[in-house]
Amino acid sequence: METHRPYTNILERLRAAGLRPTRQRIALAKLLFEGGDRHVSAEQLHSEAMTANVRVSLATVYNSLHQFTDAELLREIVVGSSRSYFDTNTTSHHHFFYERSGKLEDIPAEEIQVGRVPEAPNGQPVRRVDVILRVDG
Amino acid sequence: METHRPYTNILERLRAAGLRPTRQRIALAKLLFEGGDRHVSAEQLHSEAMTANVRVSLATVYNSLHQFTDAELLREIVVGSSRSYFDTNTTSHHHFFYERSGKLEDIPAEEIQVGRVPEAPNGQPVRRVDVILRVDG
DNA sequence: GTGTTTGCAAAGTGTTTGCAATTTA
DNA sequence: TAAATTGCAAACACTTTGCAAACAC
Repeated sequence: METHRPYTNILERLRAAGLRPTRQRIALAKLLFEGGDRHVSAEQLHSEAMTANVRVSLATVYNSLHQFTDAELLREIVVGSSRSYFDTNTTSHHHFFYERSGKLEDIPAEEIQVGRVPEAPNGQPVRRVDVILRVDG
Repeated sequence: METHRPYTNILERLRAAGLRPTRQRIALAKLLFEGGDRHVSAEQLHSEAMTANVRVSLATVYNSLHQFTDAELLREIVVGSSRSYFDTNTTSHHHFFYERSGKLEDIPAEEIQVGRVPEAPNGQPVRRVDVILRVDG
């Protein structure tokens, strides 16, 4: 039944992350988390907010995306040097990247078998294994 | 014995790529290809050139890196949104990325088992499989 | 009230571009 | 000498920052 309490969830998610549920953060979180798994850039999210008549500055969008990422509500994905994407799916999974269109697409972790990964030479743990399948179109 | 003809090799590599062996391209190619496997950014290569007393503009460094990449003498690696790296190892392999220092390190392809990868939904071939192991330090 | 958050505009960073001057073949 | 290449400085796209005003608790 949790699916029927999205608003409360968002407030709680923000508070649990130590972020005050301000008008801007609530609106951005709704746009991000009530639309299934998404890959958004800052500019994209900003214009979605504008379209939804949510007054929020681009600076605040950047701030919020980073705060959400620090709180592990989002994951930052880097595929090209021009733009950062933020992925609302924070579980382990991989990506197709379509170079021409710049679009990203999730690949469930089970669909790519990755064997044991080597240890970092300095002994530090591997924080994340990113697999990107690059496709032209 | 090919190891003893590095200069000739560079001229030939450039010509084979359809690139006129200009003073700048020869110097940059030497810096890139005579030092084993390397990961360099444009700024890095530019300052190496300055140190080596090679007069070359940053714009030309960028141009050359892209031309070399198009000619498959280099491979571009994107790990963070701030900077692009160019890898002199163009064979299939993977990378450690040390987030703090921004350093990259090669991982031979054999050290990570990647099973069959899924087909792109639009049927296009997967051009490249990038595996990045992210480590803090 | 007090500390946090926002918005603006300015500054920053890495990269690309336009074009005249230079170099290569 | 014709075409390719270079260097410069300006333009660019995206992102971050400083700080006063607005807001949350």
